[in-house]
Amino acid sequence: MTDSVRIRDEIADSESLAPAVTRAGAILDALAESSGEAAGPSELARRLGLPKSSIANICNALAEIGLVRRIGTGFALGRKLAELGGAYLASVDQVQEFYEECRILRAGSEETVQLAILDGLEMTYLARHDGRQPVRLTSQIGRRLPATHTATGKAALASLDPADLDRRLDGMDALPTMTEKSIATVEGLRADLDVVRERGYAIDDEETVEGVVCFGVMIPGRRPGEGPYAASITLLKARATDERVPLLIADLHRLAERLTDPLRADQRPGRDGSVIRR
Amino acid sequence: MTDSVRIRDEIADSESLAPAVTRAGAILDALAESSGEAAGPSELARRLGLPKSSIANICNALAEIGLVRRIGTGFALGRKLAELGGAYLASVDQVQEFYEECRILRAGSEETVQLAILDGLEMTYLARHDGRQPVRLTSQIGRRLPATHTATGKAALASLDPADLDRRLDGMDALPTMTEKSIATVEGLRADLDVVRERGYAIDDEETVEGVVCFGVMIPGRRPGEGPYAASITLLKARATDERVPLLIADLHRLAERLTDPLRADQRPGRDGSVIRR
DNA sequence: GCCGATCGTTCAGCATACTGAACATATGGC
DNA sequence: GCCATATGTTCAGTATGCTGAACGATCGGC
Repeated sequence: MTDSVRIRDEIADSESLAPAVTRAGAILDALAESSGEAAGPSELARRLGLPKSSIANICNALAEIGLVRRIGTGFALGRKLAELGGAYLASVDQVQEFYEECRILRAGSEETVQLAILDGLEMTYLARHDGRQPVRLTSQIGRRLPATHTATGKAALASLDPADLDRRLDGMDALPTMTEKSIATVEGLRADLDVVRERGYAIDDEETVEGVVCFGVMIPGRRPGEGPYAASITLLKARATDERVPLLIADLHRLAERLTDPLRADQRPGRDGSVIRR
Repeated sequence: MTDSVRIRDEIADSESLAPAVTRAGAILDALAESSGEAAGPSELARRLGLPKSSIANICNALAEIGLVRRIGTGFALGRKLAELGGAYLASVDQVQEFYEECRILRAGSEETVQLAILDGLEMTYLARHDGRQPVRLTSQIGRRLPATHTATGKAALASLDPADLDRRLDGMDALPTMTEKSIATVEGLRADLDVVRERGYAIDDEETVEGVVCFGVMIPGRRPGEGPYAASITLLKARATDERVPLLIADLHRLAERLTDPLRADQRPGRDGSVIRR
């Protein structure tokens, strides 16, 4: 493991036994970055460092199954992605329960509540409850944000066992910042995670967007190896008053309790991991 | 054609120049159907009629790029689908504008409003505005419903030129019904589409769900070859009073007007199709 | 506790998907 | 209006991804 040999540099074409699929993934990523704009085979080949004709073959296959659509002579993301994305979200039990539970939160139902899952050092946002606040502070579903600066991310990271956390932070020195208040160093992050563990919830005080504060709690995964989830409440800093915040924190803890696997919560920990679902 | 030689029967592996990608699409579809439940290589191979080892190779490649996730020894849809699905929705201008416009509708903002796009004879639902009605009547984003029974679908179909409509209905004899009131024949559908064109909007009167009525209007696509969109308002039949419905219809027409491409709406039709976007 | 069935994984040989160059087409500049 | 550039598409040869059978692991049943 000390042997840090550089195998390849471009996309992870490396050792896949189905390189066309790996490359298709790279193409989808590239199209997602240039959001909305169509890209032709030549441009994609240039960006990904792959042969032009291979790209064309894969894009045509992707177009046939609907994952991309043709815009004139180029390609853009296709509508089947919405279908499959919806199917994925529907398959995550927490998402369904999240929507139900959010509506019956005392104070939290008025605010913007979000559900996300940890993936590496990023959070993928899976669900959003829109409160009655007119301002749309939140990011769209499917968006990814750094776990190191978000309330959801810090709540999730704080729940990892130390070895796992070290593995994810391995090789990181400085953290890319989003605002002036963003934690910029790994040491600062570790110190904040200690506070999160003791406090029981995470705070993002204008670390992602200026003027906006978030509170986050961890929600454990239900299957082995499934990264922890987290829920957060987002509000304008002016609304985060001393009397309102405690109510929101209580709602978050209630939400986390309800979204924790009932089977796992009901039975005392210590039994074997055999859990029958559905 | 009397020669009934069976070339291939299972999935359309036929003539793709990137068969691994085509098969990956079939795998994703299969996983979407068995929603939530994980499926192993053997089961997928059986369902799709493809070699087991090929499936395993493709699944591992899909897992590496995050389109599927491993559940124990099996596979299920992965979280990158949520990311790409969100990116697709973000790339559709109508979706963004839909959310903004829905909130300022006079009567419609109270109800459930949906945006969908026509694809063959099905509608893919792209966006949903949740009104203040407590009942969640609507389908999730990304879900597909028959265009022949939904208000969105009939509004979209009615806007097609006759040749296009004939092509889509070619080979259909009886329509699969969803409720007792569903239109069951192609002739019945054609007659209803005539009414839709004259009336200016489509009605789904308990054709998809009993006790629920929908009104739909067509929204033209903005790029050549892009299937028509449609918007609908859904409500319990008891709420569809004689004084409320006209207000909702007016809101739908207003919405359609605002979601029609501004560039195309501003200039008189008749100019060439060269439209500069962004 | 043994056995039969089924599963996921491995591996070598062959068919075939990938590649690079050439073609045809569309575009912008002087 | 012409040329220079860049783009999407085609095609034959070859490297390589796909396949079927064998392996080892796991589960359920008489």
